[in-house]
Amino acid sequence: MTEYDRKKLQSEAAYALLKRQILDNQLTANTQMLENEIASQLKMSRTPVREALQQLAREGLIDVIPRHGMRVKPVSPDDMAEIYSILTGLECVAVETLALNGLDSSGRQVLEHSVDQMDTSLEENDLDRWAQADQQFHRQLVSLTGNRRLISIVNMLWDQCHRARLLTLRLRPPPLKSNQEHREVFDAIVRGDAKTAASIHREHRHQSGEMLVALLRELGLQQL
Amino acid sequence: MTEYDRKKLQSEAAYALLKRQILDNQLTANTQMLENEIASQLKMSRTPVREALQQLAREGLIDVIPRHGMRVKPVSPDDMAEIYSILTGLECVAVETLALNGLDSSGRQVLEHSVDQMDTSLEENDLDRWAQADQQFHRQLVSLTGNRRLISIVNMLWDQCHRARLLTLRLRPPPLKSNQEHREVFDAIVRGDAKTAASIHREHRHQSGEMLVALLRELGLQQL
DNA sequence: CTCAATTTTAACGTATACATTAATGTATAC
DNA sequence: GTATACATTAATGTATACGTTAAAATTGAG
Repeated sequence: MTEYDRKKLQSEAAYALLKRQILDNQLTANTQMLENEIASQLKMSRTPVREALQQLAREGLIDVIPRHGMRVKPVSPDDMAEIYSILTGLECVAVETLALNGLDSSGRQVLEHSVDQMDTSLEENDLDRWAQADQQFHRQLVSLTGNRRLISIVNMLWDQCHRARLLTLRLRPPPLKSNQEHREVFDAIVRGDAKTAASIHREHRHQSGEMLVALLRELGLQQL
Repeated sequence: MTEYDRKKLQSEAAYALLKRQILDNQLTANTQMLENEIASQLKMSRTPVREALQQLAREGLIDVIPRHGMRVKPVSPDDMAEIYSILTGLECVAVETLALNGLDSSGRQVLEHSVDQMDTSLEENDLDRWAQADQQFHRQLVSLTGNRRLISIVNMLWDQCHRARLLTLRLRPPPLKSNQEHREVFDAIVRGDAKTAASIHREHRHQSGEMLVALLRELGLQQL
């Protein structure tokens, strides 16, 4: 009962549905829709639709353009560079915090499980499962800090680049080094070596960020 | 004309006014107001007021509590710890970026001007001016990166802790070391020494964050 | 036919109306 | 006096109505 009861508010239903469609790429980049279209599709009035759109706009998933409704924001290589730069900084904060404060055994377990899963997924060539484990590892790093603002910001940024990550998953070289580095970060956290943990993680994130942005640019993918 | 013309929208007027009142502490922590009260005070209908409230809630300045309207969020020492932790990470990203990409002469000028102003303000014992210059320096560090997501997140966090900063300004020890460190960071950026710049800045932020949080706790200021 | 001026259309921002429901107040039983 | 059931109030969430105005369509001049 720590949360308010999630009533089935129309505005939240609209928000959840639109967000899912955007993340799943059913509403692709640059798709435009008018408030009225959305409202009649969802069988509700414009009022809750507008609330949902404003929320999505604040989260950077759409633009609201007067007279043209909403437009799904494309993600450019520059955007990816912005996002990765911030995520690098924030995840390093998380890594440092965890190393300094220490991990309880349950935290250690969930993290280690993710790292293990990344290894086995890679051995089995299951890229989807690897991506899931990778995302889980990164999200857990942040969640375990308990810093709610940090969690919320990081989630927002992950959502913003979700489509791009999905696309590049099979275009990038196999993430062999990634796994190795994740385990090193994990080990450093466990033994409380904040400096090393952060520095490995920073380098890891920096590298993979650069690689992804370069990849997108090479492929000429200006809009995802 | 690079921006959309800011029309005089009621919702934006409500947003701007409420935000200013919250930051200026005219609407103090835990103040509650109903949508109707706000609407009639601002001589508009509930619709634009609701939009403004949602925006403010999203920025972490208020909570929207069903049946009780909005409530101005207090800032606790724990909140300050969260915020400083994130700001440290993000400003270090900015510092690193600037050092790596290099500063143009105009960027160098504005930063140096802020640092100079902090020195003279401190010599003249003008704490308000010092605070302004300090804030300017930190904001410029971030602005100069051109990373719009970074800028927006940092601005949000600064707003969240604005009242607490104002309060502690005269309670904290004189920021002598602060000035020294800011100049060192500036110098390191100018000579392109990203590692040093970031490391000094990280340490600087970490220290002053710890100091502020401890100060608030000592004074028993759970709610600002 | 091309382009500018004018009319028409329709999307938006806001106001208002209304149904829902949580919170409050009242009455009654014990 | 206390507690439970019921009635009342009122704040919200949503629908709808409406004026404004940007964009589209039409007209007319060259």
